[in-house]
Amino acid sequence: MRIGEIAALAGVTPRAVRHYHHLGLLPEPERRPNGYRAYGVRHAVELARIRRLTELGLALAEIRDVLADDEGRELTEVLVELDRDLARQEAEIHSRRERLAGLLEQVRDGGLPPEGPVSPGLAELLRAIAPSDSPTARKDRGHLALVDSLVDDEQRDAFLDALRPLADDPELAARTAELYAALDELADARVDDPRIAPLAAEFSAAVPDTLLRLMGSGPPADGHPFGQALLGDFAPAQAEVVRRLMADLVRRSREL
Amino acid sequence: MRIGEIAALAGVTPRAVRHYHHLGLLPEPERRPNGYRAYGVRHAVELARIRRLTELGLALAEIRDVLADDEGRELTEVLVELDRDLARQEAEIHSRRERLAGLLEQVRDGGLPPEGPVSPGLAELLRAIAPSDSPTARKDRGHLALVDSLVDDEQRDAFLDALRPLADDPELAARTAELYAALDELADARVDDPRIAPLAAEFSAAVPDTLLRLMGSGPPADGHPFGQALLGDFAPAQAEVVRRLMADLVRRSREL
DNA sequence: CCTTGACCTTGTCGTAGCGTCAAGGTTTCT
DNA sequence: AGAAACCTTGACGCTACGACAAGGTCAAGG
Repeated sequence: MRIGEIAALAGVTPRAVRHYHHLGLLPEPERRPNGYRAYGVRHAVELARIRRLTELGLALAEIRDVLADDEGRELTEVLVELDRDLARQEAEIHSRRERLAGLLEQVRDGGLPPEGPVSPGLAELLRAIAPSDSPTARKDRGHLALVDSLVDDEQRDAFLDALRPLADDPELAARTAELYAALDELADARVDDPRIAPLAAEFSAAVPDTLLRLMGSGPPADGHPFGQALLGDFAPAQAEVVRRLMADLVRRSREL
Repeated sequence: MRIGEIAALAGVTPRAVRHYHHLGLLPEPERRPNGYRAYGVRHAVELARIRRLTELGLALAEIRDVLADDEGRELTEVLVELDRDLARQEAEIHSRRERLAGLLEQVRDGGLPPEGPVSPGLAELLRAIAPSDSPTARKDRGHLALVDSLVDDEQRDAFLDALRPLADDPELAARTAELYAALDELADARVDDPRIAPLAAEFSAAVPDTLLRLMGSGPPADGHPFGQALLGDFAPAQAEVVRRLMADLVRRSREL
């Protein structure tokens, strides 16, 4: 048989057969005078066996080991390990699908937030803040999504619990929107603008103790690279508010 | 922030961040005078978003499209398609695991046949033939495994049903073993050996009509590449038996 | 006899998502 | 001043082949 024939017989492509030769999975057969590979039934039997193993999901290198190791115990061991691996993959895919289902539910509940896929609790929270079209609010929604995607489930729940009043209390949400708007207005202000100090104080007052307690290694300080970057993300006067806010949060968290 | 810092913050490696730059997923930030990339919080927010999407299982190219297409509907569509894809993968893995479970059961039932993973029915059949350590029997077990791995489930069941008597009737299995042994003895015989004709007839008689009916395009003839290869797999006198057997099977199948 | 079409040959590049060197420059700490 | 821990670009490696390219072979038909 020529390569196309044996490949069709075994249900693979000629390219795959050559690949198996290359990897040493299948011995190279004799050649005809014209250079064509001349396969016998033995090769077909071996090829079919290789295909059965690949269909189970074994990697070609593993198949090579199994075939070489003149088996018995080896194959069983590989199969057990393969099953563990497949079980893990299946579980992983399943959990991804569950998260996907949750996201698609969010879509029906009012559309995905533009921040992309986030936990259901945060989606709710973002919707509460979303009406505010302020640049600062948009920025802060990004920050919330960042935190959301960073922490583990337990921390996330605590985090969302701490912020739940924002989602549940329309009045509080409105207050927050006002704070964002006030910060917006500082976009072009100078760093000695008198509105800075009181706004920082109000922002700090809006951060509950529960949230402070969550920040394990303390709130971002402006010595930290992240704190620096955060300041760099704002206009000067706004950055001054943020700096004072951060300093106050650090102070408060030390007093806890 | 430097690349290592933002990477650690988002839970990825610096290499991955550079990779996202390369693909255009994440914009390249400004550089510090020394050439280091200088990241802001905006980048961290975007990076976290990318990571959330990759964790859902989206391909990076899809993520790029979603991010570029300034979204809304696009993302939802991609997620739906992704879910279909994941469902398919999950089903595939699941079916593989079921086959694996069947194989591991075979292992407990008496070990895997050296022919590798085969359908449960064939494993039983192979065990019935296995006691015969004859080279011909070994070869034929390979042929059986080849057929087993080739046909679809329906054909396979019919095939195994046709051969079930071999597995169930010890006397018949013993008869078959004798036939194999007789063929073994022709390994060094000449092509005019008088044992050839009767042996071919006996082999033909051992093939039930039910099996013949299964061979859609007729039993292998020696004009066919596979038939040729099959003959080449045997010693001359043995090949002569096989040739006569094939011819007789063709004749019988035409008479059906 | 020549062509056409369906085969075959070797060799190389591409895929996805980075990991892992290599070879060098920067910053920081001791 | 030297070591440790960063950073830079560039290039190869991994899986299991698919998809070329550029050519040789063979059987059938005009």
